[in-house]
Amino acid sequence: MNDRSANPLENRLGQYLDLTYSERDALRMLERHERVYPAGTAVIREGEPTSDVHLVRSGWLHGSTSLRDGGRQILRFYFVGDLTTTFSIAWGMSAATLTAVSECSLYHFPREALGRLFASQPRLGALLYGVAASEHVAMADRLTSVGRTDGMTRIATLLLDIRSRLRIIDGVEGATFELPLTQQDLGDAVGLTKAHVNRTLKALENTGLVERDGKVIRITDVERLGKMVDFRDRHSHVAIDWLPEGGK
Amino acid sequence: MNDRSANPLENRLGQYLDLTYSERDALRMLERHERVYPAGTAVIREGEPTSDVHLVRSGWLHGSTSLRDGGRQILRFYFVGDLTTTFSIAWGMSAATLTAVSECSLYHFPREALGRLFASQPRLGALLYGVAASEHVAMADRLTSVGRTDGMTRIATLLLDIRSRLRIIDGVEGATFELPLTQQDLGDAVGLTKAHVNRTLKALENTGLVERDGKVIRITDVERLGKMVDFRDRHSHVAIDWLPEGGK
DNA sequence: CGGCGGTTTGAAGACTATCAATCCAGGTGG
DNA sequence: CCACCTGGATTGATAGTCTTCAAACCGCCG
Repeated sequence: MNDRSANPLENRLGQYLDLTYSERDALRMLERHERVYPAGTAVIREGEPTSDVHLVRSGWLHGSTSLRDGGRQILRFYFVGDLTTTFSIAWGMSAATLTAVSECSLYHFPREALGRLFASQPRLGALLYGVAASEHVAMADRLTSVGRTDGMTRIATLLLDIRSRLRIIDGVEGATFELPLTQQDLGDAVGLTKAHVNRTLKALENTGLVERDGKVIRITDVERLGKMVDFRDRHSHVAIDWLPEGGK
Repeated sequence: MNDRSANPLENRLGQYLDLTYSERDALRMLERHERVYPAGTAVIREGEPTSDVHLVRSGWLHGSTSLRDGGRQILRFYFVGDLTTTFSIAWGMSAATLTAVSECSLYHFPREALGRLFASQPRLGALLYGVAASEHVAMADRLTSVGRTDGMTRIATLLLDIRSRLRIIDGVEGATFELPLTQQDLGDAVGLTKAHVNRTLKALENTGLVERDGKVIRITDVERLGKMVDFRDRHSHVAIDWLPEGGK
């Protein structure tokens, strides 16, 4: 159990502050029941009853909703250390479909366990609240991107965002990463047709700022691309100065 | 202080569960410093340093970000009992501009006070987490609306959403309400031009499902309009079965 | 009675969607 | 080892929706 990857939440939260022993113990209570999902599998479907929360141990997923007309909107992506609380904690059912993008390993636990965490480790509860807020803002950014910018900006922003999260989590230092998404998926994430996603990717390549080789993406000049689309990284920092004291 | 409107957060959270005395006391600690903002005023601007959280006592506000090209995206609306934590708690500055739509009265308190609330009243911390999740899902709905539906659906969905929230908060039973937003504002909320918003509103009127008279909106047939645009109300319910016990 | 912010309306153009082929790479079965 | 299949990527032509730019219109206020 010293395997770093066995305690994704501990590792994640440990990036923000120094966890006490009892906090670490409490977090490990959530990391007991594991299950593996092959790439492409649906972990939960929209509307399905659940009282479980999932925690990503490894792999990539996305949450989506589908529309009556057959369309789909990908709402967000999940990476190592992410909790899927958002779409399941406030109702008796899931508000979104959770799909494994790559092969995933997930821990799952009943929401009551989260309630107990809030009670026994208030500082962690508050921290989770803060982390959720930063994710909320990240979604607000995407809303802005989809609502007020053109296709190229949307795609570029999405690529930068994904790269930024992978960098934090996998420690990918460069700007080359594998993108196991179809162009349809990309379109469903940023509100474009797969056909137009294709053209847009081409246009991006023509700027010289992005290169593609199959599923591998390379952002030639992250800074310049970031400036071009006014990208803001929301994941690198979470304020902790307001948290109460941690339990010993 | 028996004025119902003096304790908006207590009233809001009290809708979800029976608060204990100590919980009520704790919430009132947040409702001490009040300030009034005339309609149209900016409470905080994007990027401005803050360590304060605001709580709406009365009135309507919206949070927005502006783009380099002069555009603006309205991210969400705030009503009585709403906290503005999302855009300010995770950073030392505000991630959005907060603007009073109508005249507003806001309580404000340092985020540390929220930290203390998590510590002293874990059940409330957990509940706030749940409420934030429901708001997150509401934003996800808007993302879906903006990303995958046409103008008329977007506007109709926004009107239904606003009406639904006013109904819960002001107890507006009917489907007639005042909308103190310009068409530009509506457009900035759903990703359309003011010109197109105007045409879209006309089209909505032509369906007979919506009527307008100046700033007053009347949804003739809420159910039918809701079905037409596949609207889901996210605000009426929040699960509380997972919360820990409340402090006595 | 001008001034002003906001609403309406029109015409032209841009960006995207649609629809439909064609192309391609990886996986399958013979 | 190769023909065949299949999902995804590409590309082209055409149609829409929405934007842009402008001007006219309106209600309200000093």
